[in-house]
Amino acid sequence: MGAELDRTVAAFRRLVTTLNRGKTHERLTEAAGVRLDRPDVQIIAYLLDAGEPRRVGMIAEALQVESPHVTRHVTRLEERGLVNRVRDPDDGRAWRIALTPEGAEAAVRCRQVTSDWFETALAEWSQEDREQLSRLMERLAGDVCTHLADRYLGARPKP
Amino acid sequence: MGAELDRTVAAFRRLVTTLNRGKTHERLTEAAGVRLDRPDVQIIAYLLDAGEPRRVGMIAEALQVESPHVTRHVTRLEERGLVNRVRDPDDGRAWRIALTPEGAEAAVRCRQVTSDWFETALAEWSQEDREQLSRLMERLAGDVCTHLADRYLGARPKP
DNA sequence: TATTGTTATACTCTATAACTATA
DNA sequence: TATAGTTATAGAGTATAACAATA
Repeated sequence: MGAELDRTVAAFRRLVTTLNRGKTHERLTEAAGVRLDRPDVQIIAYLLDAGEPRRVGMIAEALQVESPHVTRHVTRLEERGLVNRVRDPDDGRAWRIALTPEGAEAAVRCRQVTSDWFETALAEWSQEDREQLSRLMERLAGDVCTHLADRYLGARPKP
Repeated sequence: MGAELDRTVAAFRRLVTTLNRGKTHERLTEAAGVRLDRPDVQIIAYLLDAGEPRRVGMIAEALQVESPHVTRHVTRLEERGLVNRVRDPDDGRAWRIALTPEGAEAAVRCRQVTSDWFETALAEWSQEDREQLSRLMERLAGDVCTHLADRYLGARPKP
C-alpha cells in the first residue's frame, strides 16, 4: 500500500503543521474573542466535551500531559473566573474542576471557530464525501491511538 | 452538517493530541534508532521529501516557523554530520542545506516508523477504504490549509 | 535600501522531582 | 503506605529584535 500510505501521512502532516502553529492559535483566540493560551483552550474544551466537572488527573490523562501542567493552568483559569474548583464529595484529596458559565461560553466560542474553519473548508464537498471523511477519520483516530497504546504497553509493561 | 462535522473535528483532535506528545516522539526516535529532537526530525524529513538542498528560509516557510529556529537546529545537525551547508551559487547571501548520506538515512528511518504506525493501524482496512482515506485526507489538507491562508491574508494584507 | 541568514534573548509549553494532605 | 494534587524547577520548542553580509 506504499505510495497511497505516504500520501495519507504527508497530508496528515501538513494539516498538523498548519493547525499547530502559534499563529493559528492566535487567530483562533482572536476570532473567538478570548485571551487564552493553548493549554487553557484545550482544558476548557475538554471540560465542555465532558459535560460535567472532572478531576485534575482525568484532565491530564485525557490531554496526555502531566498533572502539574494542568494544575497551573487550572489555577489561572480559576483566577480569571472560567472554572471552579470544588472538593470531590467522594474523595477528600481530589477536586472537581467545573466550567463557570463564562468558561463554558469561552469554550463554545473556541470550538465554534474550529468548526467554522472545517466547515468552510468542506463547503464544496459532497454530502457523501463528508460522511465518508467523518467515518474514516473516526476509525483512523481509533486505530492509530489503539496501536500506539498497544506498542507502548508492549514495550514497557507495568510491573 | 453539525454533528458529523463535530465528530470529524473531535477525531482529528484525538489524533493530533496523541501524535504530538513528547512520549510519542520518544518512541519514534527509539524505534528509528536516532537521537534527534522534534525540530531536527521535521527538518531532515522535509529535506528528504524535497529531494534536493533547500535554503533556510524555505525550510522555515515550509515548517511554518521563524528562521532563527531553523538556523539553530541546522547548526546542530551540521555539527553531527547529518546536513551540509553549501553557499547558494545564485545568491551569495544564502546557503543551501543538503542532507548527508547519514542524514538521509536517519530521515528515511524516521519516516519509515511513522509509515509503519499508520500501516499497522490500517492493516484491517479494505483497499477501498484506504484509497478513500488517502483521497479525502489530501483534499482536506489542501482545503483547510488554503482557507486558513486566505483568511490570514484577508485579515492582514501585505502593504 | 531590501533581503538572507545569524546571534541574543525571552516567552510558551511540558516534564520531573519533592512536597502536602487525605485515604 | 498509596494516591490526588500542588509547588518548584528545568528543559524543549518557538518567537522577536538587533545585527551581519550580500544584493
